[in-house]
Amino acid sequence: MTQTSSQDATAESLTLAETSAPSRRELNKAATRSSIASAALDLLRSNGPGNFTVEDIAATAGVSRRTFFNYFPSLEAALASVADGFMDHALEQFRLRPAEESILESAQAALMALADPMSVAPMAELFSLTQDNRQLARSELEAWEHCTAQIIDAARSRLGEGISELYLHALAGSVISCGKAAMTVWFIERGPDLSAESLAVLRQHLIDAMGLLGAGFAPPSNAFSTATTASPSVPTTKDRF
Amino acid sequence: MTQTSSQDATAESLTLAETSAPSRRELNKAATRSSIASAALDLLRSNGPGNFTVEDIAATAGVSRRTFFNYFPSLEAALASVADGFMDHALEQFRLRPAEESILESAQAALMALADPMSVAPMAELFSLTQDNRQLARSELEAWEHCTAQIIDAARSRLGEGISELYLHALAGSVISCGKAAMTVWFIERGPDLSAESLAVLRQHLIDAMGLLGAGFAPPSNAFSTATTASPSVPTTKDRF
DNA sequence: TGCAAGTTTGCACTGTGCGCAATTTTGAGC
DNA sequence: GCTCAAAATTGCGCACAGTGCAAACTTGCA
Repeated sequence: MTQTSSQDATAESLTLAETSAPSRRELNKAATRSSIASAALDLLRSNGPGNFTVEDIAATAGVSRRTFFNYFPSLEAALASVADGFMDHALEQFRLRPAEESILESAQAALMALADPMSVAPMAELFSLTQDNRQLARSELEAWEHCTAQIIDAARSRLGEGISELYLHALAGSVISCGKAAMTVWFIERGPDLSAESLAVLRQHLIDAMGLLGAGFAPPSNAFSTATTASPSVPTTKDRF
Repeated sequence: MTQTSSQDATAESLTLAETSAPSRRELNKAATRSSIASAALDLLRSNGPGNFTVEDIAATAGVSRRTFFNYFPSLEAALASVADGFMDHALEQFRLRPAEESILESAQAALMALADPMSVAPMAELFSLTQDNRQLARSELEAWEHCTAQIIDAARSRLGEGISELYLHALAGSVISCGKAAMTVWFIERGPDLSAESLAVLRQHLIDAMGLLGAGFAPPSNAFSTATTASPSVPTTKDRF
């Protein structure tokens, strides 16, 4: 969330410095960072949540405890970097969508672009492993929140500065909530099943959730349909923007 | 959020809440609990976030450090109990709404019922004091999340068991997001201003946010009456200014 | 090659969270 | 009133989180 070093294309540095400045030092740092993160994920897998310490992670990654804290402010942050990767990927997809498309459609497309095993697997794994742990679940919430903030920025620049902040916040928050809902329900239904069939379900949930949002959650009666066919795209009430 | 057995610290609502077991012991526990929570809030006020310890809270509340941990699992949890009180209050209002009303209307009404100084003041204060603190912000997120779960339950029992889980999760999440957005924007605009005029702004934001949600976030600059006949909910008064 | 800047590490210290057992308080029955 | 068991509080110890600091080490550039 905070310490995702890679995508901080904020104020001062140019975008091209980002793309073509893989100095030796930077590469080493990135490697260390990712080795710490994957060590944390390994331990989460093998030991389960709450059953390993920062010292364990550091040892597994081959660095000192102190170095761990140079990279991540907490154990949870190291794991959250996995979720951050997923979210950043989604944001990237979102920003690539054509500007004339509606926010909801862009969000739908961006989320669906991630419904492949390569992208969703680590996220789903985190999801399953953090279900019953307070600290870890909090980090996950923070990652979603961070993503919401990014969407607000992206939507603001797309819709123009004159747009109401309330509109931006409410829209971005709702989009993220629906994405989260789709993943949550998918996980409840399928568990950590990453088969193509299961991912199709996730994909459909994402479509449906955005559809519900675009329709203002209007007819609860419609929501009974598990009809996976009846959601071609974000509904019609808003395709004028 | 977890341990909200007797959610209200302030004096008045004990009468109707504690009908079942007002034993002496329970009352004492509740008193201790609330004295710890308010000690925490006092210290947050006077010292600022991150500048006091559990030991300080315990001392202020007149109990031992260990006793603090008997009541709250962490410093943040003690502060979060304030937010929990607010949320629980909102949930209570929500459940009191007539069953035939739409979820959005009920949510709007419930949130608006809390837009009075008595209810919103502690929440707003927390909001302002936790803005720049990781741990505390996380607790706040968790409180919202907990409230979402409650809404899901309430909505499920209102709409019937047959309703799709995706619908429930997406709806509840979006409602909470919009409430959160309204408060966030309000706070950005007005800071911790609790005047009647300021609260009217908050109230209007809550109305507007639910209106946007009910209208599927139709293009903002559009007057847009009657998106669909199926969405009679929440009068779309977003053209008020 | 040498040096300045950047990175890793050990050390020390404060604080968290919780298990455990001793101690005190409480409330109900006698 | 008194007694006693249940419940609450407390002190203590322990493992672990996080952070400042300075010493050691590595990297890149002149």
